[in-house]
Amino acid sequence: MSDKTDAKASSSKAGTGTGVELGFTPLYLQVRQKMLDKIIAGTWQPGTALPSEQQLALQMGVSQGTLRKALDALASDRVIVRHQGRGTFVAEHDQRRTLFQFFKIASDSDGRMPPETLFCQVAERAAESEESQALQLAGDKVWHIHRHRALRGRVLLLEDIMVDRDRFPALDDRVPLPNNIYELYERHFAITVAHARERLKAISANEKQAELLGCDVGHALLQIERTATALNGSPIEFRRTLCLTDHYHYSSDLR
Amino acid sequence: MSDKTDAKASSSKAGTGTGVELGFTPLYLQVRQKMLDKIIAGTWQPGTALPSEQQLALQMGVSQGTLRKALDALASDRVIVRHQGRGTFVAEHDQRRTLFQFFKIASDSDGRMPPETLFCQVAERAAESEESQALQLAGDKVWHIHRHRALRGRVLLLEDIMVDRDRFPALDDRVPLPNNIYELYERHFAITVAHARERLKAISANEKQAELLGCDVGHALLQIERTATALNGSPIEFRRTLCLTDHYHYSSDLR
DNA sequence: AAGTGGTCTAGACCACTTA
DNA sequence: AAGTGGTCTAGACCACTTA
Repeated sequence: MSDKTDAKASSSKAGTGTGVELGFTPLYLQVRQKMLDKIIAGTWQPGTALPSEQQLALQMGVSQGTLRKALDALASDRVIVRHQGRGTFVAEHDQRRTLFQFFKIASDSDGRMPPETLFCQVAERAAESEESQALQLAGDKVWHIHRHRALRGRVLLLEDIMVDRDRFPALDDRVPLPNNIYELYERHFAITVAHARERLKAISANEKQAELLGCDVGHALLQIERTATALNGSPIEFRRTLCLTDHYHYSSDLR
Repeated sequence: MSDKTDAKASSSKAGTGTGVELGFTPLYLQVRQKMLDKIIAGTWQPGTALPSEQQLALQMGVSQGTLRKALDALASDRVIVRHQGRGTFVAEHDQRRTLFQFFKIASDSDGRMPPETLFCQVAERAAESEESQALQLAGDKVWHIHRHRALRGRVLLLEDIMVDRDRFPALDDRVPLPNNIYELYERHFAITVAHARERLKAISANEKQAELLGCDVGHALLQIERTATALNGSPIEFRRTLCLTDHYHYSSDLR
């Protein structure tokens, strides 16, 4: 490769890459970034296999050990999935992954199950300032997706999902939206949600919410605000979910 | 070392260790377990430095690379902390770590701050069945710690903490408890909390809770139930926290 | 049998901290 | 200057999957 370099040179090379001399970027992180760029650009599509470690090491001009450290980092971020004996694959938002990684509601007695959509509406509207800030909008329009979601046939979740209209052209042509909306982002808009930050509060149901959820006005609800970000760290989605948690709970692991 | 072994032998050796032939335990995981055992046993105390990688590799009879993989695993579980140029240390529950790892409440406007204890009561009582199950109690008694905790001088958190009486002898002699209770577990009872699972719900304040928190009866509160476990995976603490989230929220990262 | 990722080694050199 | 953890290499062999 033309950009092959030895370990000693990698330090200054990393510095010139950004134009800022911020100490030192190890070779394996440079390799990680190169591979991540290919995934972001779509050169390597979700679900497809990467070249073998031997081939990648040759392509990148590094040892297998260094290449593996780069793959280790991507795997720990769940950007890729490795299977001994089979190969390394770009991660995709299949039902299982989304269910466990991004859906944290479980029954008090029966564990987790996937929710089903009973109502879905997509509309274009001007962004509110909170949304504009969370999504770092260039324009001023968002898609507003409103869904009623049920567990065991009972509506327990009210979702309001806001995304940048300009990043999701003709989203309204995709109605009815698939149950797993992150799969839609990935397949039709080439945007992969990498992680999310959620803020939880307890609030009281207003009249409309009480009617939709079949509870009393003033009933305690769990409000979950989520900002979801893409592989490159840019915010993709702002979401507010209200959940009736009488027989369900939100599960969080602290490690 | 007398138990030095080469890579080829490690597979069958791992099998005989447990008496069950469950495939294969790599050498670095065996080394990881050995070091974890020393930390659990207190041979290596929280806050102290481990021997250098070179020395450890010699002691364990493995290469530095394998030794580092074991340390990597312990570091990713936050059991140890490494500092380039200084050394490797057994993690301890200092204020900072507990604040960020186990305290997830933050102000809507000003980020996180440590809570202060305004009231604390310790009592011994019979365990309820839910507690007995969560803590896998051998006996039937628990310590019940009740605390009122404030942020910016205002009581926002009501905590009920239950621990096995037999694992915390004479806990009531430690009153007043320190602000950081996991530091107490670690220093005086040699129990390190490694991780926790939390279950969140929205509930309505009853009369007593409303009085303590200075809100109306029926006001929505965030209930957080936590089961905290030790380094060896055994449950240590069952805790129920009620939080007034009008100007605060619970923060959760999904990766 | 061939190909994949996973483990392990021995050694070199680098970045960082402390004295 | 000496000691620490961090990076990188080249090569060997192992566990697992697929054909």
